[in-house]
Amino acid sequence: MATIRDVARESGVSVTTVSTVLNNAPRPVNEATRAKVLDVARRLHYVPTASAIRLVKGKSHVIGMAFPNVETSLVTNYNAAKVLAGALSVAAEQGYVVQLNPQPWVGGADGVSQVRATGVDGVLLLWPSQTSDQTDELAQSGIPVVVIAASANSSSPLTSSVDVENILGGRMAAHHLIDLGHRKAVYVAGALDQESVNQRFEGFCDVFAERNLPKPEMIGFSFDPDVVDTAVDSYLRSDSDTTAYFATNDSLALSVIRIAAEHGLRTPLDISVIGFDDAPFAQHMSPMLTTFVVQMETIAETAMRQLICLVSGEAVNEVRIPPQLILRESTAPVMSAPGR
Amino acid sequence: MATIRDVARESGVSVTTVSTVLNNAPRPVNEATRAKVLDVARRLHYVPTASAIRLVKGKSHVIGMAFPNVETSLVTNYNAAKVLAGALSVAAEQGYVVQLNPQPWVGGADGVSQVRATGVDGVLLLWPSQTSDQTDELAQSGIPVVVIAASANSSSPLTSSVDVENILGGRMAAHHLIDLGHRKAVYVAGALDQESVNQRFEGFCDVFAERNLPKPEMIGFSFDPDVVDTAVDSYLRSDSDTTAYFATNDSLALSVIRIAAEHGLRTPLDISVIGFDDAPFAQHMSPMLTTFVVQMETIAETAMRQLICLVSGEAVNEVRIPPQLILRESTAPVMSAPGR
DNA sequence: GTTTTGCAGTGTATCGTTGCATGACTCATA
DNA sequence: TATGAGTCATGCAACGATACACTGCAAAAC
Repeated sequence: MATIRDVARESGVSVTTVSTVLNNAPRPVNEATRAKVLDVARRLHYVPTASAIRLVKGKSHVIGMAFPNVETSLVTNYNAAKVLAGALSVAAEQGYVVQLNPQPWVGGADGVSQVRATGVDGVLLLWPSQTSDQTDELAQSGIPVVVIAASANSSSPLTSSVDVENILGGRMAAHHLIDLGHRKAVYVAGALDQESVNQRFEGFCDVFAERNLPKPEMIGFSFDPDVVDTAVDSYLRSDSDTTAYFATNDSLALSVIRIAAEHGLRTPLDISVIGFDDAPFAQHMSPMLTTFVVQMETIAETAMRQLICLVSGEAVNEVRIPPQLILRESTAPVMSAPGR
Repeated sequence: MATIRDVARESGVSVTTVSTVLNNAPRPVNEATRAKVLDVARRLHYVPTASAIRLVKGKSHVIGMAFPNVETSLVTNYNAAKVLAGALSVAAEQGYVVQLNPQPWVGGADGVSQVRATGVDGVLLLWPSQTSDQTDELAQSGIPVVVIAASANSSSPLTSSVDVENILGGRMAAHHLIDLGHRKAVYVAGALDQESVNQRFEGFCDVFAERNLPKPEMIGFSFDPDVVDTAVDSYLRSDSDTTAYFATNDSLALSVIRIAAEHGLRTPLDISVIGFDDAPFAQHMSPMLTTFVVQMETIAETAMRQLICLVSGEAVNEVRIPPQLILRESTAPVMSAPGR
């Protein structure tokens, strides 16, 4: 492989001049010299060494994306591919390349060193379940981090986050159900270490409080279908007048509809159910699920744009994207006399 | 950021000694010196600069994956995520990192320079539709390439490929249909620039020839559903005794079943249809589709393993992975008297 | 006549690793 | 008691591309 020194020697000039010519740097170069250098570079098939440029520039133009369980999440989580697609399109447009960090760099300062060792300019952190202080540590070592679908929990100017406006989502669900005449509602939660789960409940409860209605109960506390099935089942055994259910995601909503059916409760005749995420199956099931659409591509695009700003030294503000309520068949006006 | 020189100065030794200690290099170092260096490195939070290491080692431990239309293929092509997952798991295990090249580096020598400029150690090329000579050019400039789901078409020892054993797939489809009593078959082809399309037809025809049966006709020639629908429709208008259809992929098979139904032909009572790929919808449609399962994760894992061998200077041999025929409902014994 | 400006180009520092060189020792042999 | 061989511990310099600081030199401005 030819180096810039080979080109310089062959052209009879210094490496600086060769660099100036090949990068069209704003410095005067004699036209004859310029032509000679370009000719030699072409003849020698000179291509600059990527790592040498990155070394002197101090920038790699590589963004690391840290998935939780990369290998599995890409095939099982329908949002992962969307996030990747959104991030990639912006990265390509801005001249950045995306690198997938195979291991979720768990565990404190060691993980930070690992990320630093990969030489990325910035990190896109996807829905970290554990609200750790890794974000802060990375930012302190000069690597910007933008968190997707969670908050950054950091005061560093090198961090940001883009998330769904979860509290608003909870409020919208509550308004929709109350407007349909429902008065007693239950929130089917996933694992509580994901803050979105708590935020949606917060917004949901706020509206019930504002309307002077009883505070909704929270059940589930897991993303494991079996655990949720059991929780819903045991709740239905002791309760008889709840007519509205709001679930953290569509899978949990599906559990509610199925278990309720086993108890003789028809959706949406006897109960109304709202999900979240608009999973692929949501519009193919029966009844079709009323749920929230989350523009994951948009979120990812915004996050990547923010990250590139941070890498370039610009400041950014956190962004919250409102979800859209999709009215389908699983919610309906409450019946005056419950059919049981 | 602390550099190795800062550590050396603070420890009162040379950079060589620091490097020796931090890398546990096989050179004698005084125990007191070693302890001192380690202590200083920790105190200064020293992390080596990735690009500097890559520069001197001449290796980046980064593998580039070149998707055709990355942004869209990840969400639309159910195989893309599987390939990514398989490749990632092997890369992680072998200490490599995967980088997504956003642009399909189209167009000759310029594209080769672009890839070289990203500093990857090797390239995983995914089902390139255009059989170009980029593979060869990359290999000539010292960058190994492994092609997934196509052949490398290169004599360079730095290239390889991992693909489905397409000819065998075609043969298996033919054997299955002939064993069910079918005698006249049609091959519904996708775009012919993908060699898999031709290879499956080749194997399919071979068996018909071996059994002294008429050579199957080929129709379609496109992956565009509209074009294929039209082609199938016009074929059915002129033909009355074909009972077996073998399609390049499941979407095309779906077209056949749907258009045939419009002509009053029931699957599998009147005709039998075989697809390829085992798309997600294949087992949810009615009739459930008889098709071929392709172990994409396995193919990707094998390809990544080969690529890492090539990067390490070892030679490899091309691999062909046999597809598995999944018998479902869309194929059945031919009826003695066609029902029309 | 002196200072400023513009042009064309060179020298050096930068990162971490590694082959080669160097210096201080010890021990055995002449 | 010199000399040589061997061992241990450590240092020097080059690798590639760029940015910055610098050097001459000529022409223009004062």
